[in-house]
Amino acid sequence: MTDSAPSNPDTSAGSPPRRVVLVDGSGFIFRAFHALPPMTSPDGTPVNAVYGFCTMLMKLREDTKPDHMAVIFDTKGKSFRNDFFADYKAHRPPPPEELVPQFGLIRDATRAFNLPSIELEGYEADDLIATYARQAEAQGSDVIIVSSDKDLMQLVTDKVQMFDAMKNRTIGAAEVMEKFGCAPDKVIDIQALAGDSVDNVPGVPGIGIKTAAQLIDEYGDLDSLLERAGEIKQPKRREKLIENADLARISRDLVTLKTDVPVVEDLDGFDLKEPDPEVLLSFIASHGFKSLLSKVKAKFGGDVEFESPTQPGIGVNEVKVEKAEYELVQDEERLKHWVAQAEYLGTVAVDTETTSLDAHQAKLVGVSLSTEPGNGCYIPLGHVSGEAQGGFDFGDNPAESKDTPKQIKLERAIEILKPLLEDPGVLKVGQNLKYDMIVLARHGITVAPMDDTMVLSYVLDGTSHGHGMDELAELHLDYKPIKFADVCGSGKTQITFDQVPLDKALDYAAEDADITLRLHRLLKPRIAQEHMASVYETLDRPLVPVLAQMERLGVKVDAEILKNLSEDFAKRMASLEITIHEMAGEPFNLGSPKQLGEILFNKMSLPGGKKTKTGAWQTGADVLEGLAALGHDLPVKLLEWRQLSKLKSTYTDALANHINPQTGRVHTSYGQTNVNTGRLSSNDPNLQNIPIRSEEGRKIRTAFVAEPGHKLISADYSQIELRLLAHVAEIEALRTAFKNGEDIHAATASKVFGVPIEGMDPMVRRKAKAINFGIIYGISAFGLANQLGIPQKEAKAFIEAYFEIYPGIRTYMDEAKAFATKHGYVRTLFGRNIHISGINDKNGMRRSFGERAAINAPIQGGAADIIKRAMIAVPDALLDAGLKTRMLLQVHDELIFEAPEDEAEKAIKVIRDVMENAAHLSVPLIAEAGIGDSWADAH
DNA sequence: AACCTCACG
DNA sequence: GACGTACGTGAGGTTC
Repeated sequence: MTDSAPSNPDTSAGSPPRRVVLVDGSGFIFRAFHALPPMTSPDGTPVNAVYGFCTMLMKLREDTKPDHMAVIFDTKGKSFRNDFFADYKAHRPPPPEELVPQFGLIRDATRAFNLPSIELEGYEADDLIATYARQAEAQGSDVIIVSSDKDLMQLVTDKVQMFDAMKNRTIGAAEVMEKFGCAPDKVIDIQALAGDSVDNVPGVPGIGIKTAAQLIDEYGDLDSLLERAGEIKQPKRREKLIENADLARISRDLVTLKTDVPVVEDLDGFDLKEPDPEVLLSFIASHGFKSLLSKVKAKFGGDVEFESPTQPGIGVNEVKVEKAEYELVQDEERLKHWVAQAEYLGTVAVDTETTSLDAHQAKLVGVSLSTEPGNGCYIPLGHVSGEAQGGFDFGDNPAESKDTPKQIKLERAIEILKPLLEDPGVLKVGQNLKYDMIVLARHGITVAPMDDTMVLSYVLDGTSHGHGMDELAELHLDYKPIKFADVCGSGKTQITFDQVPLDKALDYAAEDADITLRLHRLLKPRIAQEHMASVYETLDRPLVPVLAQMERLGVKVDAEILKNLSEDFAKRMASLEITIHEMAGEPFNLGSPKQLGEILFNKMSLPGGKKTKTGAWQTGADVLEGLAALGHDLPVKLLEWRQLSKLKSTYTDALANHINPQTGRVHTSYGQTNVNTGRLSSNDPNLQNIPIRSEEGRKIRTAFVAEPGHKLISADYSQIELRLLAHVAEIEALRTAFKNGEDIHAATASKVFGVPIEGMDPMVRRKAKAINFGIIYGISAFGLANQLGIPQKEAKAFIEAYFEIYPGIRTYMDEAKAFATKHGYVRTLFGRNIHISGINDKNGMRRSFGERAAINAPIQGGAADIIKRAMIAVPDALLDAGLKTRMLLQVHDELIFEAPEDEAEKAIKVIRDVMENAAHLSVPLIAEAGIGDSWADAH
């Protein structure tokens, strides 16, 4: 043995498994459900298939002695087969009601056994199994596919066999012959001809398995058969085959399993691990599988008692039980009972019902609590009378009507709830709890400690799916909650929650708390299991109260300044409009790209018109600038008009409408779970895109002001992304430049273009700056050329030169791409996983997108992590320093504060110190700060 | 609701 | 050889 070539499995680093067991989880659950008598868990959930699954897994581990094992599932929804054959599996009836909740439970069971639970959107379990089976086979392993599905029989070889776990029967070539009358490698052709009514595979009419086998036996394979169909003696059969040749080919495509699915999980990761007895036992106990309990104890140890169904089980996934368990709380005594219960158990789900999505103006209407899955209560506090409900009763004050439903006085309920919600010994769980925290803060309650199921879901799953409660409930609990619209209606007839009758309000509100608690039990254990504890516990969870506080404070915006700007913009727009109409020779809507395109490229026949993929003329700023450079005046004026129009509608006018009349301030809402890379987003209004780049736009910032006697402080990280790049990509030359405090763009320019920093042409520096940014975005020659307005060839040369100067960049990029390709995600310095979609797409363009995203994500995401660390630490540091300075806004690399005038300088010292020490990299972090009366001045 | 355009980091 | 790209967002206006 002289080398360890990969072709020799025995000497390569991780030797391949001898036996790989792939369990068709989706196939099993259907068969087990029909084969086993009904069973229910203590809370009434049907669990017979789950029980069958657990016993099967126990038995398989014993009997097959696998080295590697995984359970593979179908995903909901369509697969790629529907792309070319819409009717595929279209006639399947929906699964029986008792089976539905078991889909989620069986995945939980898989995890409880510490086995990989594998599924991939757009692919069926069969394709994943095919892919893994062929991979394992290629490594020389024996494969056992646990399934009796005939669709998998095409995979059988001398290394791959199937096992029917219900009948305890092995399926090899002989059994395939029995079923299809042919060898496994001909199964596809047989199925293509015979079709399959269950899966809605058409096949050739009039040909069944028998005939198909006979034909394939005679002609060898499907293609030869279809080619030589004319030779068939029986006229009917001959005709059918010629007529339906295409149908046969489509059928073949449908039944052929995909063996090159871009799987995310590696076969190596399927190596069999022992389950954690605690986890497994609590799962089994909570579902009432008594007979299994002792077997599991005997095999794996552990001592969870059966009589502990309320133990916060891991992967516990109860579904909805009786609504009767939801309680309407209308007197203090019952409320105190619920508070005592929550205090005793130490965890409580909390949800508030209000009259508005705007937490700063919403009226508190009620609070719901849940202490254990299946229970819940609703405490109405601000519901109005039945008379007012849906009526036209504008005259009376409904709150004082005689018919006001019985409810605890708001102030009294707050008094009773406050100690619970502030008790450091009781965990409060919420879905988007930031909203409730703001509402409750207005009633003097500071909720802590807390967990947020929305944030948990985001940390675990990124933006691969949404994190709204309805979506999470459907995904994890297989349950569709009552919709808000079902209770309050929608559109014009929508009512506010205070008008909802109490019985309906109870069903809806208590259910929300109940579901939140269930989701928490499901998601929280995954944080540790999936190694996200640091990201969740040190970054995203502690950020929630920080954001809530920032949103509560808001920022003062001077309506008068906005109004004056708006009027100024309006006048100039009107005059531009006249000029442009004259130039065009006819009036048109300047805001309509469609009409503008007509004027420019049809009527005036200006050159260089390009169309978008929907066939519309492109009239973006870059196009208009191009035309302007050719000496055309209309585009110049139109660009001016567009700028003013944007500023007026989006900023002066819309922003003014967001000023809260009570506070005179604007309260944005930060999205903590919207951005793939871990950044925050800002909405209603978006305060992260207030103009600054243009002189006109910058004026908007003069309207963001401090209270009298106060100053605004703006502190921003200098070049944080490039510094992070220098650190993670270990680029020595870049590190040195940062350590020496050089102007990084000038330093780059000097190295790339070989010119001295002294007296550098600003254009040269600009080019280097564009390259520096381009690198962070996953540079391409096309993109850089576009950005700089230079030939692509020149851009390419720059990039080459850059790679020469900063070796390490290329390695970083290659490694980021390779990691993303292998895992489907990349990771930041702080352990946040960022899912990269499209990285394994067969479409080259989508794949390139993924590759650029893979390069950018660790940088952008790492910077986001760092400023989050700073944001968590700064408020405490200010308090510790005895300062009244408050953090108001975050704009990705910038933090805005409002400070009493006389402490502003002191505050800057504290802020900069915290920001610069938020992470310790191999390059210094620098935060620069400014003070001013407005945001424009502070920057 | 989709599309275009444009504001920010 | 053509495709059509810089990374990440949110929002307003027009059009269908």
